[in-house]
Amino acid sequence: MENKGISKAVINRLPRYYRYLGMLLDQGVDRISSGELSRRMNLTASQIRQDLNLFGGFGQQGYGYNVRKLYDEIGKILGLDCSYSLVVIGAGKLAQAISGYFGFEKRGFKIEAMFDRDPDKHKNDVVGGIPLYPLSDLKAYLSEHVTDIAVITIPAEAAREVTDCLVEGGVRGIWNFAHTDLDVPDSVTVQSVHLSESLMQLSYKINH
Amino acid sequence: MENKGISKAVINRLPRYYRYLGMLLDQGVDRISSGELSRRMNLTASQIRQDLNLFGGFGQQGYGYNVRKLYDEIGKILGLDCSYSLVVIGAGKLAQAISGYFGFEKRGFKIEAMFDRDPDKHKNDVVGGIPLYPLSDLKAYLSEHVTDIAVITIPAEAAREVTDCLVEGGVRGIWNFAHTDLDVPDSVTVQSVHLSESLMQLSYKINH
DNA sequence: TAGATTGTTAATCGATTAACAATC
DNA sequence: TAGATTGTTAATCGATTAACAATC
Repeated sequence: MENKGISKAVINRLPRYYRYLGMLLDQGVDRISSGELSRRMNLTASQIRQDLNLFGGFGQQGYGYNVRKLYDEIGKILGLDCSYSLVVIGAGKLAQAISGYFGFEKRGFKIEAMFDRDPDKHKNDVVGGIPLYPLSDLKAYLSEHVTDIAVITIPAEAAREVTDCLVEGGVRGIWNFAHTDLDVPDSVTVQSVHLSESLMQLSYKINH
Repeated sequence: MENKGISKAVINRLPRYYRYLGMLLDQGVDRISSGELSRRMNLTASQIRQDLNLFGGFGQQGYGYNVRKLYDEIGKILGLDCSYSLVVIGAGKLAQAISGYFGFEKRGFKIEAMFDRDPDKHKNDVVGGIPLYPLSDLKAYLSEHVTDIAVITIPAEAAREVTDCLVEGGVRGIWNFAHTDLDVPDSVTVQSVHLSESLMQLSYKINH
């Protein structure tokens, strides 16, 4: 849980380091230098050394970094050594895509329940055996089940409405796919995935 | 198509400006000052003025900015005054979520076709009347239909394999949801949405 | 040891914020 | 005109890159 003033820019790169180190492990590579990693990841070696050093000396002069050690350590920093209980708000295709993706559960993100305004409509679509409840039961559910993360996949206005209930219910983080910003106290973290903004950025880049 | 050295940081903020200005329009607000906008968006007024000035003087001293004018102009800068033809690679839940979302079509992003390795398996799932073809037909399809953007929703390895075909087929941009980076020439833009990295960032922030 | 490569400081680059004259 | 607010320059802050001594 130590947070030695790690900058936002570094945090954003950590999952990518984690992915590349995982690939190296799969390939049976057990050590790597900042130079070699920089070539693979399209970063400067300098930046990699600067980044990795924030967490203490994982490297060894003249040798490089031990892939396994670094992978495990970054996993710990990212909190992947814990497990998390999740609820998904909404039961549409996006909600199903997320809850049906096995990779999250593998990393400790366990989806325990889905909530939808009109659960009957979707009953037969729900995949993976996750129970689907009416949204009106959310408050009661959260009071009985400690929940770390809520995934919001419903439209903007409904998302803003459900946020207070989630905050009061004690969730620590909200993974927000709605096209809106959410107002939460400092104790709750919002991580937004704004798909339409991403697509607009692509369209900008295509044209310039 | 002018690109007056607008920084990456500004481009990333543009869609958010666009969203807020759209909301203001809906609320019937026809002018706004950088100060008022900064309060709503949680930015500094200084940054807003700096950003908006890159595109020429939309503001007026003592008055502020005309919401409609600014909205339209940012839309143009983002390329939302054009329309784009898209194909979606993959036909799983994520592909269906994207192709079923009407907001993209409204902004000029028209999904023309979906491709999947085994289209029979999904035939009944496909929503919105978008034709689904076998992936083996992709090359032929692209040679007959000018396609601006490909959306990749298949696993990492398959994504890397299909990329060359997309590049040769002349797509200008790839919206990539696979958990991998993609190798493309400079003429093609890749915009990645790495969902698992986003979730890891959330888990980091929850713990620190 | 000699070669390789890190850890770390200093230099550069870029982005944000502050300040205020220009002007509507 | 007086008040408000931009446009724009200068100051600050933060992030990246370069350089090299330390050391395995």
